[in-house]
Parts: sequence; C-alpha cells; structure tokens
Amino acid sequence: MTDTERTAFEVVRRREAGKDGGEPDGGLFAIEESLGYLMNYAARAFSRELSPRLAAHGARMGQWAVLMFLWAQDGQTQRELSREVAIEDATMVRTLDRMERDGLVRRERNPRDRRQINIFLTEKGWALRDTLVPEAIEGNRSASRRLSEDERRQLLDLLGRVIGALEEQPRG
Amino acid sequence: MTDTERTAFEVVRRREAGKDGGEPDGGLFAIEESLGYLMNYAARAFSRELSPRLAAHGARMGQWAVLMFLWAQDGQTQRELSREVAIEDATMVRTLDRMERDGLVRRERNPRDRRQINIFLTEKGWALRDTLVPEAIEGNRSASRRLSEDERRQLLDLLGRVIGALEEQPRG
DNA sequence: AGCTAACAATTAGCATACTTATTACTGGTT
DNA sequence: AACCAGTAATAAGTATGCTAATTGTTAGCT
Repeated sequence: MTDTERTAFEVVRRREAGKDGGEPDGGLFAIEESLGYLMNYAARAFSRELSPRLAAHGARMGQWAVLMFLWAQDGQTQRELSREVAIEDATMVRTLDRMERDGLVRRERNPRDRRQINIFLTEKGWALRDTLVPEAIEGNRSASRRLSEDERRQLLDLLGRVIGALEEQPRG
Repeated sequence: MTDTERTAFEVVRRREAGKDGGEPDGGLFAIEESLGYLMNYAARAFSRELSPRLAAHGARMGQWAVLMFLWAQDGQTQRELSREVAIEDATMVRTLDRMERDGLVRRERNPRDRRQINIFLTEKGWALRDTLVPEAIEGNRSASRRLSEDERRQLLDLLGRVIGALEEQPRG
C-alpha cells in the first residue's frame, strides 16, 4: 500500500542503489541508463507544472511555443512556424485552429503566393505576453530550483547537444 | 526559402549569438533560457528517433515504459504500473487497452480484491524484450553520440534532479 | 500554352497525455 | 446489517504529437 506512492524516479534511485553489477548492455536494460526515458519524464513533469499556470490565462502548452515565435516575429507563414517550433505542419494546423478559435491569432492568405498563409497575432495574442512570460519564468525557476546556475547552464548546453545529435541523423 | 530549413534549435543558437543584453527577466523572454522548452524538444526529438525502431517490431513508445516495468516485475496492478511509469491511471487504461489488443499483455481481475486488475505479459510480450532492448540502447547511444561518458552521466543526474524538484512541488 | 514537379496547407486516423466524473468494490464504523 | 469513505478501474472530452494521403497553387520545362 505504501507502494502506491512510488514513482518511476524513485524506482530509478532504488535500482541504482541495489545494482548488482554485470555486463553494461548485455543484461537487463537499466532504466536509469535510459536518457530518452528521463528526458520524456522530465518534459512531462515540467508540463504538469507549467500547464496550469498557462491555463489560468487561457493558454495551452502547445500554444506557448507558437506565441513565443510570433512575438519575436509576427506574420510568419505556417510552414515557417512549424519549422521553427519543430513540429509537423499537420500538427501546426490544428494548434493554429485552436489559437484562432481562442482569438489569439488571425490567418491571412498571402496574396503573392496563395499557397501560403501568414499568421498574425490579435490584440489578445499580444496581450498574453505580459501575463504568460512571468509564468514561464516561474515554471523554469521551479524546475531548476535544485540546480546551481552553472548546472542549469550545463543542462541547457547538454540538452542542446542531444537535440543537435538527433536532428542531424541521416534518416535514411 | 532557405529559411524553411531553420529549426527552433538553430533559432536558439542565432539568438544566443546576437543577444543584445539587458535585464535578465524583464525584457523579451529568451527561449534559450527555457529549460522546459528544451526538455520537451529533446524528448520529441528522441521519440522521433526511437519510435520507428520500436514500430519495426510492432511496439509503440507508450508501451515501452510499461514493458520495462513488467519485465522487471510481472503481474503488477494497473495502479502500481501507472505510479511507476508516472502517468495517470486513465492514461494507463488506454495504453493497456492497446497492449491487450496487440497481444502483449493479459488482464486478470484480482480475486482477493476485485477492484484490482493484475497485468501479465503474454509470451509475445516477453519475447519483445530481446528485440526491443537493443533498439532502445541504440537510440540512447544515438542521442548521446556527442557527449562524453562523463557528460552523459551528468545529464542523467541533472535530469533526475529536475524531476525531483518538480515532483516534490506542493501542488496546493 | 500545357504538363509536371514541388510546395503549402489540410484532412484523416492513430497514439499518448491530461482532467473530471462514474462505477464497482472494499473495509471500517455505527 | 447498513452505511460511508476511500480505492481501482474506466469513460468522456480535450490537447498535442505523429504519418500518410489530398487539395490547391506555383514555377519550371518543353
């Protein structure tokens, strides 16, 4: 019954303690070695932290990244946005549908190339900047609460290099 | 047009280079400071790497974690599994539905407490261990390709501490 | 001009995550 | 025994991600 309080992370810790040596790869796959698993776990934990903060102002997680890039440069095409945010075009379409529904952005067909659609922030979309940014800062602060400034920087650097390694993959 | 090749990660790099100083928090929220954004990005990049590897053997990402914990201890209840994997009960239900559909696990109502359901691996579920584990190892190797062994260990450690910080949150 | 290849957005279908509400069951209290 | 609070699983609805296929548009070639 006390077992129900256990999380994967604690399991990781337990295994690390009770590890009874052996071949590095040949035996049981060690979950504490799984970078992918931990990254996914950390990302979800962070999402659980930030999500309600954004929701309090009527924004969702998936909209946050799009907003950041639009604040930096308004009027980008969907394709440009999906490349920047690094999600598929099809995913961007649905995210923008919801943002349009929520009155955060406006779609405008490009008259010079009618295949393209430029996305413009509405007043409401611009206004969210002042309320959302502090929430994100607070969320990040909470996540790095146990890290020194050096460690935080190093984590960002290491994550960046992991992303770089994964993105340059041949994909053959 | 060359712009369409840009990804968020490259944008991060560009901003880092051309950063024109200022207040640490008051001005434009700097995306390169966003730990949460980078963790989410890294997790998705990893998923794009591992997902097809697992799919080649008929398994999905969400099933991978469940399988790992079942291989370590077969016959756990759904509640125990969702605590370990650190996803909600409701999410576990659907993941197990798909795993049952795919013939990887079997549900068995606990006769001593009919509220509980114990999950048992099928032969097919057990067999996947030998094929899936090498794929996961290869995926992890690919993700940490550009890191030294020390750096890899440190990344795991830092992620663990971020998770710890986020999970002990008051949640009031 | 007409054909074709590439491109931008979309649709459709699936997987995985969340929250909230419901159902079935258990165990303890009266 | 009857009741009630808590527990385990599920259902319902939404968000976000993916792939594959489709639609409309553009631009380049013949």
